Amino acid sequence: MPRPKMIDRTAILRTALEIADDDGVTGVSMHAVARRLGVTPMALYRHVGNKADLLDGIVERLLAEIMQGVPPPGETAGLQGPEGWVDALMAMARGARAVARRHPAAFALLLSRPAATAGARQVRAYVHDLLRRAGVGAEHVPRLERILTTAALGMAAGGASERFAHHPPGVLDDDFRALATFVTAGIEPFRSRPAAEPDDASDRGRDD
Amino acid sequence: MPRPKMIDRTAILRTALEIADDDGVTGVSMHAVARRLGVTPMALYRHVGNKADLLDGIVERLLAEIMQGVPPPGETAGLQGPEGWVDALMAMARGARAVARRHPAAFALLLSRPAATAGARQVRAYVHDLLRRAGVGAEHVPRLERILTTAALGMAAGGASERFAHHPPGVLDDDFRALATFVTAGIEPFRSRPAAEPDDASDRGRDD
DNA sequence: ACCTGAACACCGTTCAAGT
DNA sequence: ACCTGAACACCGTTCAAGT
Repeated sequence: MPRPKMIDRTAILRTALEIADDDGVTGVSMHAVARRLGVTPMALYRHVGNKADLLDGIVERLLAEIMQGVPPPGETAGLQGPEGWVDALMAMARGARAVARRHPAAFALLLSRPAATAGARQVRAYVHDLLRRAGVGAEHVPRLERILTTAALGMAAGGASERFAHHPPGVLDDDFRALATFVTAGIEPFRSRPAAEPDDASDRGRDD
Repeated sequence: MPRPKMIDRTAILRTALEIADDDGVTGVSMHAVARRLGVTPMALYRHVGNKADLLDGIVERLLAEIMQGVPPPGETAGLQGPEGWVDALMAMARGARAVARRHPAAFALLLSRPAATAGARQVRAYVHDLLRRAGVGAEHVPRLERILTTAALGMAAGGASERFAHHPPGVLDDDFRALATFVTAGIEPFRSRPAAEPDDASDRGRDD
């Protein structure tokens, strides 16, 4: 009869993230994860493929945490006003900052890894959609997406490491106001038309 | 009598960068670098401290390559017009892209590492200076610096990995035009005064 | 001053074997 | 199906020793 399952992918990724939080990304190893789970290193390979896959799994978890408070693609909430796309973008930036605070070490993975995972593609498609709704010409959408997301991630990473300790939570909202101002003004030259109406914006297809 | 010196810091860092180019950042190890230099791993420790120092050394080399074609702080060349700061910023972005092309694997280190090295502080001070000259209020300078440099690095990293292979070199200038447009427009709300005159802008002190 | 050699506790991944 | 055990080629870093 088949053995009872001792571990699964979710437990492995959760443990890997814990180790990153405790000991830094360099502490994340197959041996170390297995040790915490009370299991042999080789037991992991049935669930994660290899170490690269393990790190990609951590990235997926972080992306999911970031997108938690962001309005889903179809929702009108936060997207209805002509400038609703800025709100959605700022929700992502806030999510990124919150995750950077919770997992300052692991957060670096978001900037270092190519992010060709399913979750990363999903986030990219989401931002593409936002920019299209904002009236950005299709030929500029991928470029602006890269500029915006990298800038937001970079600011979240920076804000979490420095200065953060000696500031009350509310004060750091300045960063977001600045980012919102910058993005709103910076994107203006690329808007070939005013923001799309909520009604005709919901029937756009997938991209990538 | 003292032994003849077989290796020095420069040779070690050059070799480490070569390995990163050939085998990726994960291939960079004390053992591997020593092997290429025909020397014992422990011979490196007289010159680099430890592995973190080795990676920081690679970052320093990349930063130096990026800043190569950028007008030095005191120079009026590229800074004289009222919008000269954009030219300087774009020169940095171009330098970043060139380095990302030459060292696509090692380039990731620039985004992943905290960059508290001397060279990184120097680059930061340089951009701070540019923004001040552009008339940005002092309270917004560090924030905007983080947004700008992270965005430029992110775009350089992205542009080097994807799409690059199947585009003639000239076409990618679109990316820079877009970044220049975005930055110029985005920064506008933060400019409390028109750009400083070249003459009274040269006598500002260090920061940090 | 600069490098070697042996050593230690780790690491990613394999293979064959157990239940 | 799921995990173990032994094994391999690696890794970062130490210490004492050679020239």
